[in-house]
Amino acid sequence: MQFSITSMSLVQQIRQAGIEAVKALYNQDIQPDQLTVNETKPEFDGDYTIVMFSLTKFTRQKPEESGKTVGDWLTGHHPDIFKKYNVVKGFLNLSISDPYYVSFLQSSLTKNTVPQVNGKKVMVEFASPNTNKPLHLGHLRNIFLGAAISNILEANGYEVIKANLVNDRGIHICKSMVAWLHYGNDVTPESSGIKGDHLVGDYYVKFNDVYKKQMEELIHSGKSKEEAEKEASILKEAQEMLLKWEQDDQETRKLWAKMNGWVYKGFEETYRRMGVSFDKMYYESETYLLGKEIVEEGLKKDIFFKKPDGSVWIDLTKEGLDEKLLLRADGTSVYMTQDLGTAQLKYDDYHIDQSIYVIGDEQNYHMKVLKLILQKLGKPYADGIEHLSYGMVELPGGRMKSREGTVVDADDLMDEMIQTAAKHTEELGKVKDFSGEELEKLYEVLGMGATKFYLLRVNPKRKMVFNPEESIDFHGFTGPFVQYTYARIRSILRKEEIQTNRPISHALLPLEKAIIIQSEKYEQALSAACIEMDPSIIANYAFETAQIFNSFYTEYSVINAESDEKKSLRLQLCHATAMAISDSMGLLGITAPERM
RNA sequence: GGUCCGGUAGCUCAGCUGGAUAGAGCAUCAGCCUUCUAAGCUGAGGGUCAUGCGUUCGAAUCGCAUCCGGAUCACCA
Repeated sequence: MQFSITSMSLVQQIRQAGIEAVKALYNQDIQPDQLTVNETKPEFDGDYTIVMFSLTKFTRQKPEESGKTVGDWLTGHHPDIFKKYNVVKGFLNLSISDPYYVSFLQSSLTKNTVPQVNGKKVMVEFASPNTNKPLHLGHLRNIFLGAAISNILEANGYEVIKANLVNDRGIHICKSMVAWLHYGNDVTPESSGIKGDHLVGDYYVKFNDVYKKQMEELIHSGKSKEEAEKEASILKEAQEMLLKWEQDDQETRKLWAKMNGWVYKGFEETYRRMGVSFDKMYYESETYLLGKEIVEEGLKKDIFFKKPDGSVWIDLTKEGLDEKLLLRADGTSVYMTQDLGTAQLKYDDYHIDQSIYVIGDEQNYHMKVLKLILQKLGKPYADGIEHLSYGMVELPGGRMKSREGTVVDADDLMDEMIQTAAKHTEELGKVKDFSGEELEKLYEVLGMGATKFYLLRVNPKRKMVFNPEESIDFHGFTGPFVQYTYARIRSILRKEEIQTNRPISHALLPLEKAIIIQSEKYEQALSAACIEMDPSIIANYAFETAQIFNSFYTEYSVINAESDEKKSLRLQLCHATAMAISDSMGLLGITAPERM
């Protein structure tokens, strides 16, 4: 059987050949997952290793013997792929032929990189901010994750709809509104020069200050803490305002629309700087009443039940969960009611095959229940619901606490990272010929690259520590390191023309081979990142690619290579690496600069 | 208490569909810029993979138990 170079990864091809060998030699049919193929450890001779231990039941030979037998067969029947082999204990170490590597490299350079569409439509919901305060570090992780996974899905052939469900109503925004009415003196973003989301956030803080003071006074006058919490007049005002809002009081609605408008303008500016955009905005003020029909439906189907007080529940004790409230006794919605409705709305709007929610892991239980309920209702979209759950971002001192003022503001952080990028760039002085505009652009690319990489390099489900000192380090496992590698390559490629198909007959050096193997692993990383919903796989891949290239770069010269042939080969290696880096960084929403 | 997630080098993290002597980055120490960008490279030290038992030719990886940390189990969102 001839292998098509573009359709299978090297490992897959080796595995396939191994299966063939077992069939031919032992007349046994084995499945791909029964054959372990690893990269050979550097201390042994070879490139890839087939582990023979698990095959003893098929070969009825000692691993060492069957290793030899299979090794002979492979080198005999596929001399184009397998150059030689050796067997150590039960490990069959295979050396891949250099021409085979070179053909891999050259075909990858001319390959068309447009993803093959798979016809599936997926919605990714992320960001989902409240409108009472500006975005913070936690939102950054959420948004970068959402944007990255959207890119990854697209690169895997999905049609992606990026959605943002804005929590624009509720008691929290009323708090900002009340405080602004009392203490704002009609201040606006324009009159104060303060970004809209920050201005509204300031009044949310003001509300809490006043609330706290009023509570203290009440406690001082003899009330209990619980009483004080409920009776503080400013809280009552906020509650009244929420009520008025729900009764569609025009004045309240006007103020609400005005202040939310400020916030949206501020958010848009932040999104723009992050380089993210959304295809669809949902607003809770428009969706919070949805879901009641679904509750009716569930009652009719006897999947939900009504308690004597009129409240509606679902019993999930058989599934090992609890009873879950779906509608209050007074007929008003709870969070879950809305989410049921929104899930339906998303499906009605786009007929999506999958719906991914980028939400923190504190809502794991909620998301599990949401999916389960929709499954029980037999909704066609239920199985497609996926929770991309991520852990909290903590500071070295522990969790961010607004009361202690340790919340890291998104805008501030991005500013700092960009300033740091500027500082480093100036110190190094490599781009002194850049115009002011070009410099601004570069600082932004580097600062944002550092920030995104720092937040995306960790497996999402893990909670992570944001160390401010570490994050502004641009060395090592960082975005700028990878970006720098790209700039180095581009510097070479600007100087030399590249021929993509020049025949290469000389033996590959280990580092040359390593580059080909690494660039060949891109597809694997891309698909793993999609399946696992984990952009950190891509970040790690990009870093390893850069690492390998830098070792090669210091060891060998490209432009002054030993021969024209080597020069040609190395230019191709540069090109392949540049593509792997810019593609993988692109998936993370990071630009790789031409120079830095 | 139930459920879920995590515990790998001083710190931050990879590795987890079982494979050879467990890897990076930071930090520490020692080297490398008259040659393609030193935001780089090379090397050294640093580990009871939380603990115990089990499955296996083989366990950081799988199973059970225990300990530690976190989240969640609201007529909150």
